[in-house]
Amino acid sequence: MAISIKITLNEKLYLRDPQGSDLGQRIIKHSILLIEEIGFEAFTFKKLSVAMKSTEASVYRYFENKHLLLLYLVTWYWQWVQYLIEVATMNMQDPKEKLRTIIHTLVHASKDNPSIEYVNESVLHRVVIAEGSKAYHTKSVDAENKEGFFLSYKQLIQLISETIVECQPSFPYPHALASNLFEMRNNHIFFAQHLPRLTDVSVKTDDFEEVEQMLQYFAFNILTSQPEQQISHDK
Amino acid sequence: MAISIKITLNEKLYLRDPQGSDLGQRIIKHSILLIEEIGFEAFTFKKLSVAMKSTEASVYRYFENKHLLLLYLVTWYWQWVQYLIEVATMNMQDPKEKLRTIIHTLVHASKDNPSIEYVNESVLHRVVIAEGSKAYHTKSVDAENKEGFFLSYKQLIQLISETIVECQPSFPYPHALASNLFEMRNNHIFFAQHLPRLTDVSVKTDDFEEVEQMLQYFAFNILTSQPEQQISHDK
Amino acid sequence: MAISIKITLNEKLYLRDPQGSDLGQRIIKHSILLIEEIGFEAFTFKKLSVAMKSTEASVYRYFENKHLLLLYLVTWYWQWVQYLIEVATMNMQDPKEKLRTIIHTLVHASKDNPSIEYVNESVLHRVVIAEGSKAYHTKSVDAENKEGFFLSYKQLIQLISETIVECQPSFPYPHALASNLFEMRNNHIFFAQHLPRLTDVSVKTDDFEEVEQMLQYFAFNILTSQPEQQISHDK
Amino acid sequence: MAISIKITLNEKLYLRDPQGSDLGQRIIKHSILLIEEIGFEAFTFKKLSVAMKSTEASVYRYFENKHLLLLYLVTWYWQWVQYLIEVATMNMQDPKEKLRTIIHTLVHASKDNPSIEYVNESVLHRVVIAEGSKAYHTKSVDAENKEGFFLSYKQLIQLISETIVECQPSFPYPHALASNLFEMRNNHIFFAQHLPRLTDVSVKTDDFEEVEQMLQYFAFNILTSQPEQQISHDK
DNA sequence: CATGAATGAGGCTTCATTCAT
DNA sequence: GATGAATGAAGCCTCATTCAT
Repeated sequence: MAISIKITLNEKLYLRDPQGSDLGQRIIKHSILLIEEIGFEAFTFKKLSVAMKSTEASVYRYFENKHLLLLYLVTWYWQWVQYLIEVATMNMQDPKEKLRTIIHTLVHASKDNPSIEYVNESVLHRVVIAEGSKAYHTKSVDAENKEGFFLSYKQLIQLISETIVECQPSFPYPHALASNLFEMRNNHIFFAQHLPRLTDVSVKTDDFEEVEQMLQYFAFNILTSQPEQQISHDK
Repeated sequence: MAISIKITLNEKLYLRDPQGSDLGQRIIKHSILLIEEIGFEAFTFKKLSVAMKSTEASVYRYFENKHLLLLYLVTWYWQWVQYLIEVATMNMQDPKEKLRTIIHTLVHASKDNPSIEYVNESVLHRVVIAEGSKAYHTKSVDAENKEGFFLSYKQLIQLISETIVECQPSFPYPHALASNLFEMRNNHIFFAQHLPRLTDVSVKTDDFEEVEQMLQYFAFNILTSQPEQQISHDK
Repeated sequence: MAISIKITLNEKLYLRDPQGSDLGQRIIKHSILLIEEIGFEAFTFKKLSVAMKSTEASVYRYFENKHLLLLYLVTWYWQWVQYLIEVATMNMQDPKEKLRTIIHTLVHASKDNPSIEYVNESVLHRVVIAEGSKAYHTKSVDAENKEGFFLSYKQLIQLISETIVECQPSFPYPHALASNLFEMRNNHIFFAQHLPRLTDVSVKTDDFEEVEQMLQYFAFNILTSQPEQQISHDK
Repeated sequence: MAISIKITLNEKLYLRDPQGSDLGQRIIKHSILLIEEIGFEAFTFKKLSVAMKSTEASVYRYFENKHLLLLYLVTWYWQWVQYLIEVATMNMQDPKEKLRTIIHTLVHASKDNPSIEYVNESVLHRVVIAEGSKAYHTKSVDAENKEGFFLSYKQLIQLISETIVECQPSFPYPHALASNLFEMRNNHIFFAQHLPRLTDVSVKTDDFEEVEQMLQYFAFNILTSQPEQQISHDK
C-alpha cells in the first residue's frame, strides 16, 4: 500500500529509534515472531539475536532490556488500534454506531488494516492477547507510569470512554467499561483457546465473531439498562 | 479460630506436600511475602531460601520451579475464595442476594476470614491481584490444563455462573460474566492503585468499597437489562 | 538352579555387605539395570533410589559413592568369569583346549551360567563392556590398587596367562595377551555395535560368534608363530 | 619451528573455533593440563576457568560441555598422530618398514614432533592414554558417530589397516589389529604405570621402549604366522 | 553504527551427604 | 537397620551487559 503511517512512540522506550533503521525494524519484526513462538518468559536478547542473525550487542543499542521491548511493542499496538478506530469512526455521528464500530475494530484489529512492512499485525495481535498484561503487571509500573509509558493505553481508553459517555451521559463507569472491553477481548480469546470453561464463546482460527458479539452484548446492555437502585451491601 | 480448614490441592502441583511439614509451611508463608515485596519476575528460590533461612535445595524438594509455586499459591487462593463463598451463601435462597454476597466476598476476600497460620490471606490477595494472571498466561497453559491445574479456577467460575443463571436463566454468558467479575476485581484494584485513568474507582488501603459497588452495578445491570436486539455487524 | 554360589568380595568395596540383605541385593540388581539404561555418567544414587523405590540414605549405608559401586559390580563380574572359567576347564589336560575354552567363556560369559537371582548376568555383561574400563581409568587407581580393589581382575588375568604359558612356555607376554583378550572382547563387541569401522567383526543381538573366532585367531596365531627376529627400531 | 601445521576439526565439536583466538588456544592449553592433573571426572569448566584466569561463560562460548571438549582434544590427537604417521612413512616402499614405523610413531608420538605452541603434545599423549576411551564410551556414541565425530579415529585406523593389508593381504582382521594396536598402546602404558600385573612390560618416565617392542612383536607375529586351521568351538 | 568477543553475576538444579526419627 | 527430611556445596548454564574494533 502506498500510504505509510508512522507511529510515534515515547522516546524513552528505546535507546535508538528502531523504526529508523533496517536493523531496528528487524528487531521489531523478529521480536514479535519470537515472543509469539516461545513466550515472553523464555524470550531473551540472545535468542532474538540468533533468530535475526545479528548480535546481542546490536539489540542493546536499541532497547535497554526485554521488558522495555515488550512495552514498546504493546505501545505500538495501542497506538495502532487507536489509529484504526479513528479511521473507522471518522465522520460517524451516531454514538451507538461509533461504539459498535469501535468494538468491532478492537476485536478484529488484526485484519483489514493498513500495513507496515516490518510489523506482522496479526502476530502482534496474538502477542498482545497472550502477553500484553505483563507490560504493566510489574513492580516498575509506577516509575514507568511517571515516564508516560502508558499514555498510549490511557489515550485509547479515553477515546473509547468518550464514545461511551456520548451513548449514555449518565453512565458512571466509562473508563472502566472501556478498559474492560479491551481486557475482555484479550481474556476471552485466550480463554476460548486454552481454558474454554472460563467463557461461553468459542473462536476458530482468527475468527473472533462470537467474541465480538459478546462484547457488543455486554457494552450495550450495560449502557441501556435501567440502573438498579444502588445496592448497599450490609454485613 | 478453632476451626481449621485444610485445603486440598492437585498433587501434581508440588513434589512434597508443603502443608504437611513445618518447612513446607514456611515456604508458603515466605513466598507469599517475598513475591509481594519484589514481584514475581525478581522472585527466585535463592532469594526465598535466604528470606526463610533455609536453602535452595530444600525449596526444590517441594516445588519443581517458581512457576508451579505461583500456581500453587493461586490455586490455594481460588479454593479458599470458593470456600468463603460457600460459607457466606450457605442457606441463602434468593439468587440475587447470593450473587450480591458472592461479589462482596470476591472483593473483600482478604478480610473476615477463617485463618490459616502460615498463609497471610491479605497479602496473598494482593499477590493474586498483581501476579495472578501470570499463572495461566504462559506457553505451558495447555499442558497444565490437561493436568487439571486450573480446575479450582474453573470450579470457582462454575459456582458463580450457577448463581448468575439462577438470577437470569436466559442470560447467554454466565461463565464469561463470572470470570470477568473475578478479573475486573483484580484489574480495577490494580488500576486504581497504579493506572487510575484506566478506571473510575479509587481504593484506599484495603478499602475496596468502590470496586465492589462497580462490580455490583455491572453484574446486576447486565442481568436485568432488556436485551437489545442482537446487532449484526456488517463489514 | 539349586546350587548357589556366593561370591566373596573385598570388604573395603562396601560399607555393608549388599549380598547379605534384601535391600542390598536390590541395590545390586537395580544399579546394574539403571547403569545399563542411562550410562554411568548419568547414573546417581538419587536416580537409583527412585528406581528401586528406596532412598538415597539407604544406598549410602551400603556404598560410599557410585564409583565404588561400579567397582563392586565389575569386581563381582571378574570373580564370576573366573568361576565360570574354572568350572569350564575343570579336568582339562590339553592347554590348547583349555585356552580355547577360556576364550569361549570370556566371550559368551553372559550365557550358560549358574544364576544368582539378584544379578542379571547378561545385563551386567553389557555394563562391563560399556563401562568396565571406567572402574580403573581414574585418578584414584593407585590408592585403590593398594587397597587390593583390582585383585580379582589380576587373578583372572593370572589364571588366563598360566594357560597361555602352558601352551607356549617361551611366549614373552602372557599377561599382556591375557588382559588384551579381555579388553579386545569388550572393545570389539562395542565397536561392532557402535563404531563398526574400527573392527572387522559384526555381532547380532547377543550373538558374539565372530568376536570369539577373532580372539581365537589372535591368540593361537600369536602363540604358534615362529617369532620374527626382534626388530630394533633405529631413530 | 617455522612450519606451522593447522589441524582442521569437525566444526560441530565446538561452538567457536578455539584455534582461531587467543582465548580459545588458552582453553585448549589449560584443559589438557588440568585434565591431566585432576582427571576428567573432577574436571569442570569452573575449575578450568579459574586455572586459565577467565570465566565459565567464556569457556561455554567455545564448547557446549566438557564431554565435547574432551572429544575435541582426542580428535585433535588422532589427527595429529595421523599427520605424524604420514610424515614418517612418506616415500617408504616396504610395507613392513612402514608398519614398523607406524608402531614406533604410535608409541612415541609425544616426542620428535612438530609443535604447536598451545598444545603440549606430551601431556596430551598422557591424557589420551588415561582418558581417551571415555570419549566414545558414552550413551551418546551413536548420535555423535552420526555427526562424524569419530571420523578422525576411523581414518587413523584405516590408514594403519591399509599398511597391514599390504604386509599380509590375506590377513582377515586388519581394522581390528589396527585399533587394537592403538588401544594396547594406551592400556599397557597405563597398566605398566598403575596395574603392572596386567601386563609384562614396564615403562620409565616417557620411556615406552618395551611397549613398542611388544606391539612390534604382536603385530609381526600375528601377520607372519601360518594361520592355524580355524577352530570351531563346539558347545 | 554495527559487530564479534568477553565476562561478572546469578539463576536453576542436582549431588552427595548428614541428621533425626 | 531403614527411612524421610534437610542441606551445603557445587555443577551447569544463561543472562544481561560491556569492551574493543
